[in-house]
Amino acid sequence: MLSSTFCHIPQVGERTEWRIWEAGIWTWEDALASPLLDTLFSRSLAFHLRSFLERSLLRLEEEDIAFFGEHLPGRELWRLFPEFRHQAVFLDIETTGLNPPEDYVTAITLFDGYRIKTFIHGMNLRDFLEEVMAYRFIITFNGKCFDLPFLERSLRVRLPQVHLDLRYVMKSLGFSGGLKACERAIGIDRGPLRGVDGYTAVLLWRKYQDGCPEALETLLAYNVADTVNLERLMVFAYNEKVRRLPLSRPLLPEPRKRILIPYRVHEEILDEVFFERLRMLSRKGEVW
DNA sequence: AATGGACGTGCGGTAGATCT
DNA sequence: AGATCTACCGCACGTCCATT
Repeated sequence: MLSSTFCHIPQVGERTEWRIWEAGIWTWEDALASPLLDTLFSRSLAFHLRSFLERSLLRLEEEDIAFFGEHLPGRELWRLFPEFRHQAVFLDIETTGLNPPEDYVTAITLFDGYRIKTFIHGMNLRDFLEEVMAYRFIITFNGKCFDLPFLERSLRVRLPQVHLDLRYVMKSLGFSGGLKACERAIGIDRGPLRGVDGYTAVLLWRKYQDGCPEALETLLAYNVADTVNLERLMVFAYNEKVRRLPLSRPLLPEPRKRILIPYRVHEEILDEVFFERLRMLSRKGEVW
């Protein structure tokens, strides 16, 4: 898909890109070879397009994702996924609440399609920065508004990777209502983690701090599930985006591999947390 | 409840096309 | 060549929304 992309060229927006495609120019190679380009555009613009495409070919060969990250409009970053999948990592964090700096990161999961790595406050959280720097492409859900600003603020760094936020891709496809709603819409079942949300993760952390190690394991299982599911969401979003373009490009196969989650969900702990939450809610009700 | 980025809308500027 | 018209990129502003 990337080598059918033209909207990363300055002076080319959505309409111009569609005009190029509709003229039968589907790839960079087409554009470089086709005399059609000269009938569509002025001599100087055609020259500009060709020289930028020569550059693009070179940068793709060098696997320079930063180049495309800079030039692609944010809403089209999804096009990078197949070509840069090997440099991509899915990321999700859990915290003690929504407001840094009072709140802090409790757990982070990285998943690169093969390996899962978790980082836990008070244990190995410090290793996170070095690990994440091994990747040049970060994929999240709502990470633009939450995960990355939160991390950058608490670690006092700026993460230089190209960052794709699936929230807006899904929204553009007509799916909204959060990660769980998107998962349900595309048929992902969370099993024993059904009904668990970010606030549950906050309560699980508190319970862990009160001396319950099973609460931490359940929290990690939740964090990992969120992260691993991002890959299926990404593949779905990519394919759906490609389907809606006026040119036929190969789709990605659904990830079929079974991901072994190294943590167990302790359902009795979840029940306790749900029950406590219910009690808190009803107590609030009495006040009113 | 706070955060902060994306998106839609509308506007201005510019390049190219068309006409005389 | 000059005047006018058209297309559309890119920016600013206000609104929306998902995260723990």
